[in-house]
Amino acid sequence: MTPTIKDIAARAGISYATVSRALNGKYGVSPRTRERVAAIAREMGYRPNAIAQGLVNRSTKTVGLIIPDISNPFFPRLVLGVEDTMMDAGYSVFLCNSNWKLEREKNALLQLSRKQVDGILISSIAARAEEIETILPPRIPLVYLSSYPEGTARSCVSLNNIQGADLAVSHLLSRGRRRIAFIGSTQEPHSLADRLAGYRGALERAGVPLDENLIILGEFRQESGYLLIRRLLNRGILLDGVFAENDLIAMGAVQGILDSGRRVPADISVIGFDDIPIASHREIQLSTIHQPKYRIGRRAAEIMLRLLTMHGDSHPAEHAALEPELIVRRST
Amino acid sequence: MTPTIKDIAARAGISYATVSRALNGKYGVSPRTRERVAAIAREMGYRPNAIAQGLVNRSTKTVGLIIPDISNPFFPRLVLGVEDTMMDAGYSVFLCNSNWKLEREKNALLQLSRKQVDGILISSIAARAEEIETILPPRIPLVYLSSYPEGTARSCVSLNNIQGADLAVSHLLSRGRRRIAFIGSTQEPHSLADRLAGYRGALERAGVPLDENLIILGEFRQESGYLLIRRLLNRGILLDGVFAENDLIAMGAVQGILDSGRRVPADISVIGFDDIPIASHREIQLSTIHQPKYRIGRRAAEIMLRLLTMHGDSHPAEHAALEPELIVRRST
DNA sequence: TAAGATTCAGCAAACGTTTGCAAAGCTGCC
DNA sequence: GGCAGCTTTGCAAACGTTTGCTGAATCTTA
Repeated sequence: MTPTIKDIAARAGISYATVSRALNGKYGVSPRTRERVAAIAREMGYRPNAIAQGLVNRSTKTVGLIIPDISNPFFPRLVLGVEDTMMDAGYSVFLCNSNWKLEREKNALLQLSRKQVDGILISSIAARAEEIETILPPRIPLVYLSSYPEGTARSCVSLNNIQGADLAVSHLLSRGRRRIAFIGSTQEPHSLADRLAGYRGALERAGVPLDENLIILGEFRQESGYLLIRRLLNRGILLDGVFAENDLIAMGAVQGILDSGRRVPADISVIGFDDIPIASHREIQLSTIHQPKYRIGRRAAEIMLRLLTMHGDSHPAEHAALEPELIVRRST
Repeated sequence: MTPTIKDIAARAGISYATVSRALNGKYGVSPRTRERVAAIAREMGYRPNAIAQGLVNRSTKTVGLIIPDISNPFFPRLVLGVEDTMMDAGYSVFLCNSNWKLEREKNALLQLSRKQVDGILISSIAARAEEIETILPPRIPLVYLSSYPEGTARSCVSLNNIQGADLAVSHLLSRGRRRIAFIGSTQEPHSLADRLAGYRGALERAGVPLDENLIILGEFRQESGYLLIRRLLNRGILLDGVFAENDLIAMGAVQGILDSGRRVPADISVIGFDDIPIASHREIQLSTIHQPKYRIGRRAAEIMLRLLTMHGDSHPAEHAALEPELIVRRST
């Protein structure tokens, strides 16, 4: 068995209460015993049992992080931003993938709350806040990052999606494009709504009529973008620009356009969203809206840490909306 | 406060021992009370406290997973394979990034053992087994995946790296290449050694003399591949093939070659290793050695589960070496 | 040297569970 | 009616910590 505090106490011939105090630098232990305890602990290879500590301290020094899919290139940097920040503050991170399923998201929430995590960061696909917030006791800090449901009073860190979409569409318009398709996904209802709003807004402002036929929805995958654009083109629908809800879809769309014998950007300009690593690759060069993924993660973690330290006191929700940035590359 | 087992007991007017037994489906509770308890628990929104359970059961139903860097495209699928499998078996996963630093890897090991995880899966960058296995109490199940240190007696799941490298180099040889550079990284000593061994072996078997000038080492990043190949070419060293230790390096090398005015594959063929998602992209089309990343993760998790269930009994180490697969694309 | 102040250490309860053991209640049989 | 045998329940210890309270020992000061 791994040595416990009691083993140390026995060896030192003192009570285990004193050992605990000595190890934790608490007041009321003579330097002599303190030193002796430290030496014995080191010698025995003592490791505090975080589970026992968690039970009595009612804090596990752990937070949960729920994202849809770690193999989607958008998320790894986000996760890293969270992990680095939390780790520096002495916290560990439980990672959970919901696989874009609300059911799994809820389940992860449940598991995490049973595991007594001190807080939860979530990139939620839920449409309404109640869907997920009713699962959690209200005292547990919750921070949304990158994607959040409608009607929440909790803290959020996200990109200004409306503005980002506006930026993207305005860019296409400035390139003389007038028939701009929107290819999105139903997987994240809230970010879809915002990006669609930005799309509509930019068109309206420019006085370009909206054609509902140009709005099509699928999934956040490259294949989805490919299929949807081909279907659109096959139906003989005219277009000269594409705004995709994310880069994966955009890349698929580019392939679909090329395969249909048209040129990018000469015939059809394409712009994505997220600026995932591949987008900047020499052979891809996709225009897009940059999301500072690592910074979003870091920022969310910082808010979480603040919530965690002022435990109990009122939780003034913080809503950080980071600025999107237009990245112009070859595809427009 | 969230309700505990005692609250339920008080409400039901019975002892909390009975509540525990009722909730866990243990023998010795009448159907009537069992039902009553379940109803009250549901009504009060009771959630078992996993920390308290962990303390008494001496099992947290949690495993740790340590990888170098989740933002490296090789790892996400691996992580997913582990997580899906463990989750199906009722376990949670602690993810830790070591950032390619042995120090952080050791620290993660320490944290995880303090957190009383039931087992640890690790893609280790350590060169020698002692470096990491001395940190852990021997009873805790440990499974290496994808990369493991020299001299371990624990279970491993990995690709047969020697064979994979041999496959890659033999492929280049079959394309008539004779001056084949090896571009690797010192970040994972063991996989480097194996892939280098495969490289040497294939050359030797073909009777092609080995030129040590053609072996260069950097990091697992695209920029590294770019810089190294350019330096090589600038030094006027002749080559007609490149075997890169991974796809990122290979992609950088391709860029470097193109930028130096040479053609790929006409002048220089390039092959990578891993088959990360981008490699198959239409505009990239990198030849490579495929690693079944999800399957490696799944397999490692399965071994872990076996180790976990036969707790205490002897741990016969299982060494699974998956078969590499040559993927020929445009770059060769 | 006596009294008070201060330092150091120990006892025991608590955190929320599980579980071995014992007691109580019930059934049925002679 | 008594008793064996079974079912159902409760008591209390245990898991490894932290910490409030109390008491003993030492130190200070007049």
